[in-house]
Amino acid sequence: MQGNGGRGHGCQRGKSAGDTQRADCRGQGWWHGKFRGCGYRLTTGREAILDSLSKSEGHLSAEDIYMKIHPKYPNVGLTTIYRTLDVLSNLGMIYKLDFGDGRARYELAEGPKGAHHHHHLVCTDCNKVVDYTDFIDEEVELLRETEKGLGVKYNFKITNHVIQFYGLCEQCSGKK
Amino acid sequence: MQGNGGRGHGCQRGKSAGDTQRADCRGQGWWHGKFRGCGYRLTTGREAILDSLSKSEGHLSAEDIYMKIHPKYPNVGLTTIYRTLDVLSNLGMIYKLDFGDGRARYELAEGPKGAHHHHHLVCTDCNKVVDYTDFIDEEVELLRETEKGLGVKYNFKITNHVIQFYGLCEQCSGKK
DNA sequence: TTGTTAGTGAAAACCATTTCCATTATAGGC
DNA sequence: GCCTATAATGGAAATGGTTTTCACTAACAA
Repeated sequence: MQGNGGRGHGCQRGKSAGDTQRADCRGQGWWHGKFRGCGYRLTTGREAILDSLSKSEGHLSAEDIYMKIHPKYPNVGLTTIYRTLDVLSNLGMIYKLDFGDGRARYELAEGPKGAHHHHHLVCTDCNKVVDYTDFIDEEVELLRETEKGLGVKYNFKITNHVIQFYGLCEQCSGKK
Repeated sequence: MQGNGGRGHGCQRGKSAGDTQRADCRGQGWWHGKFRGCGYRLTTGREAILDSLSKSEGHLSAEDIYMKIHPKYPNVGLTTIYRTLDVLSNLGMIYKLDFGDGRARYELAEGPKGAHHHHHLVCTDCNKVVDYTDFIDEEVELLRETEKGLGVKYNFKITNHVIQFYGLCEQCSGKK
């Protein structure tokens, strides 16, 4: 499977005996609470991955993450990265992005400092990605209305949307 | 590569001696002219593929097309289908779509009767796709403005966009 | 500290798509 | 209507991102 965006959120995870729902995070990382609250264990690998995502400009592929992590955590394998990214995506903590280059990319849904809503502008030649926030308010407004309208008309429970522009960046356009 | 949408259009094809640019189509099919005008040969396979696309509800994957075509044209291989879809997409005759299920899908850009602009609403559970035209005018208007604004600000030559909604359809939402 | 079981890594499997290459068939020129 | 250059083809093999398998390891509630 290679979906766009996170599909559904929340704790669909079986919780063990004591209900640890309340986020009584003990402060090791801002995500600790959310994680534990859903019955997931907090492991070295998971922390490393979350950490690398929060410390970079976003749009990392699984392999990018592997590369960033490997020197310090040589025994976190690619498999674990894929699995963790899937979990994080289901929890709504990261977004899974598809820029059409045949590999999924991921970005934090909201950093410690809170969300920073943006969409993407992708160069189809060199795959450069620009995060833009221009027109975002209008976009979000229209999306919200459309979402509502479509939801009612087609009986869909809409959870997600993608809006993306493709084209040639200055360099690639010049190359011709 | 697994891109979204057609990337760039037009005849980037070397033309043979006589410039057959003018679409002096002799009527075998509405696409004949466009095809030949760009220096491409019109083959059985290509016609079969175009035909199957124009005769179905859209959103066909390469394999779907293979299945539809195979009984009548058993010697058109999957490879040819992929290659043809790529050509058609470059010519702007079809759109390459990605609904996040790990395989590309294709639809005619405009039928013989002309374009029928729509966007897509995708069920993330059963992969059903609804073509909607509601709010299309507002969407297109906003997209045009954004496209212009972004193009200028970031020096991008924008050629394409994707706007898509994801969610659960009535049935899948009921399943819980 | 211990037991339960979620999580892990390496290797193999998967699978849509692409590449290779020898063969075939389209269409412009005659 | 035939000839010829070469675009197009198809089967098999390769590719490459992602997933599955399975035996082993470690997180954490008690």
